[in-house]
Amino acid sequence: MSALSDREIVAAARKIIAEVGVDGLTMRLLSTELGVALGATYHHVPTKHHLLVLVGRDLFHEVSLPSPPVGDWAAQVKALMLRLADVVGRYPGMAGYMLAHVDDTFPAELHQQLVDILAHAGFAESSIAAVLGALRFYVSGMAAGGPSLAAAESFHGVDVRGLFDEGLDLLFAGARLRLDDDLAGRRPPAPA
Amino acid sequence: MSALSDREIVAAARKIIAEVGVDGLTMRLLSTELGVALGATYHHVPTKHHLLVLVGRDLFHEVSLPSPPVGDWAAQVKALMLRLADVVGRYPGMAGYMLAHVDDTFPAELHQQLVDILAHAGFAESSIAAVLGALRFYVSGMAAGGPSLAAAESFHGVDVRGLFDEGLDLLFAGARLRLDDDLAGRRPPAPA
DNA sequence: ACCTGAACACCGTTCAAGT
DNA sequence: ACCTGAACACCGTTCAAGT
Repeated sequence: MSALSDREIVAAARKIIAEVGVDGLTMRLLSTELGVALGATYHHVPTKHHLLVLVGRDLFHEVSLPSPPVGDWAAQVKALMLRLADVVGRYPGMAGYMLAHVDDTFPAELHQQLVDILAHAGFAESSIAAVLGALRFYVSGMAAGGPSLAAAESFHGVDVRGLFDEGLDLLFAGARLRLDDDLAGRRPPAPA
Repeated sequence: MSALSDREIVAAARKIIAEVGVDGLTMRLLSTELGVALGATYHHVPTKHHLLVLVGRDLFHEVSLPSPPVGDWAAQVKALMLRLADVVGRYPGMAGYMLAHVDDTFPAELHQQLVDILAHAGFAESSIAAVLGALRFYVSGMAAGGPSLAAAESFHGVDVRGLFDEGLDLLFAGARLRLDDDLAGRRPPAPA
């Protein structure tokens, strides 16, 4: 009927990635899923990389959907991180790809959302960068472990979800100390 | 002359990965580097995955080399993490691979080394698991970003190394609080 | 045992040719 | 403009055949 749309393509790609991971996603497999020839897919998506960037953006956008803020800054940020790990973790191999191309995929909305929460709590500008940077590494590492880590409940005998949660609290505890410093006296912006 | 050894193969693989990354490493390219036919390489290494596991083990082993402990537990662990990120970061794509196969690559020595440091500092057993888990996610996320993150000094306008360092301190600050709890009263092992 | 060289079943990407 | 189908230059892996 109608011509192939980007939304259809991204949806089909997500379905395939959820099942067989980024490596299992094949331009041929995607075309079959869409019911078109290989060339047709390439007519809409110039390259597999571009396709994955579209998927990454789609996932991020799903996370940054508006939701009523509940709790203090830590609770709000934590909820966002858990949702992010949850959503992205469902697509094996995507986290690593998204991390390697944050600048292409990370939406300004979500970033601003996080910055606003921390700024409103009283974090200094440099602290916001530190906290968000740490969270990026942490969440990426969690989700980047591939299916074995993100999807599985238990890994190597330990509860991954609980471990992720506990580590997040560790990070927030450290951030809280830094916030106290910010709220009290100024800290020099790191000696040169 | 002598037959191909595993050490030669791993060394050649590391050289190639350092230059073109895990994805750029090809069994054919490796064979050329070794000066043998493709089949010869496969005679010693059954699969590319096995080869990468060997490389991963090699990198971890390089990190866990004995060094005199300097400073408190935080300083010691931090030094290990920085060295780990440093070494692994030099091989684009390896961090993600190693994280996805920790059980295959992570040497018992290094793990024990870390456990000993934390236990000696007074951390409870459950806290040790939490701290090491958090560190694993964090360091992996840092190194998993591929060449764009681990290799580059600056990324997206920010100093990656500084960001990594600051986040590590955040994590240690949180861990220190938990250590204080451990040293004082007991904490219930997480409500069910 | 160790190695060669060719093959097989895939990839991503391109492109003439159709409508 | 949108799509088809075949091709190109690769992969990882296998395997008969040589020494």
